[in-house]
Amino acid sequence: MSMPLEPRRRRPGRPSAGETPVDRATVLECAERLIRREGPTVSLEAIAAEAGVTKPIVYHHVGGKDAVVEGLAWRLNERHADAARDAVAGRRDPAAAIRAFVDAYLDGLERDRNLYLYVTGGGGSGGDPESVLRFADQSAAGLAERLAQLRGARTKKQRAAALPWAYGVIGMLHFVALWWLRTADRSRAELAEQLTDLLWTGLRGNRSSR
Amino acid sequence: MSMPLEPRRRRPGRPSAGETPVDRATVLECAERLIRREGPTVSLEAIAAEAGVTKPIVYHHVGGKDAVVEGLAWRLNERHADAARDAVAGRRDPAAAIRAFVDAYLDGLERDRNLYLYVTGGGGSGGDPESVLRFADQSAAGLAERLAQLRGARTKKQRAAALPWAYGVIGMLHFVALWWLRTADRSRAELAEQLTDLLWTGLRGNRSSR
DNA sequence: GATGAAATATACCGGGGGTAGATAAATTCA
DNA sequence: TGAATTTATCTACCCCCGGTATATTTCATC
Repeated sequence: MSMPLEPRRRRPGRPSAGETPVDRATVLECAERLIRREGPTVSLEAIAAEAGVTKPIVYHHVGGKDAVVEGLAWRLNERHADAARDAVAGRRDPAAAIRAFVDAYLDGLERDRNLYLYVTGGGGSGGDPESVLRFADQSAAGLAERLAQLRGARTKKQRAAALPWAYGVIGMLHFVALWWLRTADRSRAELAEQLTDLLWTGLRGNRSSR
Repeated sequence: MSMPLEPRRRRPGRPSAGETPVDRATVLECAERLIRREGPTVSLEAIAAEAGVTKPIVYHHVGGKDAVVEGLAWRLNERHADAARDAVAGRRDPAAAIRAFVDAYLDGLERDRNLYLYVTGGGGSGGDPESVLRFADQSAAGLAERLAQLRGARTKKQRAAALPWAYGVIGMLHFVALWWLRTADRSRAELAEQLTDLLWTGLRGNRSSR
């Protein structure tokens, strides 16, 4: 959680000795700050302005809107993955671990709401359904790994299921998240409990057989 | 599955006695046909042209891009819901019912691929994350009902979980669908099997307790 | 100082959704 | 019969956004 960098300079020309020119990190930092403040529908031009710079610079350093979305998604995923890891760490009971994971997810969602919407929405426009999927890609492989070991997958057949499961879990959390952000009809703890129940016991619930 | 109506007329002026003017259903029919043929990124203008008409007409009869998406989503959902109901009908074993449901979903996805992408992607642009959620809204309530009875939810607390579960299931299927459309690395039957496993037994799998 | 390199700005293009205002045909009525 | 009205549509435009070609400014070097 670094202090957002102030825009450095708006003046063309080669930078003098002490100056640091605008770079990719600066642009993304400013983009994030603006999205937090203004919401998920900000334009590339607005992001550029926030960085004290114009559009082609954003294009030059980061590489177009998709790249901005992907860059921010990456940072966001890193943070959330860290938080999730910390939350889950050391829990022996798998159900408790899942619950902690879900809770960490919802916590991150509340903290980074606008950013999350920007990143999953492909930046408010231009969205193939591909953009949200690219967001999922960044965490799917890692999650699949965890799921496989949680489930104790040994056979090749079992392990092959892990990847679609990971996308499934991500999609489930994502949709519930969007719905919850809109309705806000229950507490985070309640929702986490309900999701954990579904994730852990499935639709079968606590029935014994089959 | 009606025969797509041919474009009626491109001429302004009040229609003569026998003529039927362009209406909402015609526009949506042509939109669907075009999307099937050209893919999910078609523009409103292209849709209008397919209907032998211009943009303001689409706006007049249907009401803007969001309304087109919503209208098509509605039709698609109806068809898929019917198919799912038929597939599930009469199955006693809940796991088999879920499997049939998942399989019907994947079948519909393959049949209506472009349309599905258009509708869930908010039409290739302009998308809040809200648009995909509005698509989910159309089936969430009904699905929640089924899930509640499948799980045998009695208490108020249990029933309160049904709605987020429904969104969760929809989101799970949706994400897996997008991923599967892209990778296409396994058969539909395999994927249905894997998804059914996750949905029915959850991450717990077949462990006995907790 | 001239030259070149680095960093950025200006100004434009194309496309998409949305909309105001003009237009054309058929019915209705003096 | 011919004007007014109603109905259905088209033409032309606006604005915003992402993307890009080109000009410009500043510093370092020779």
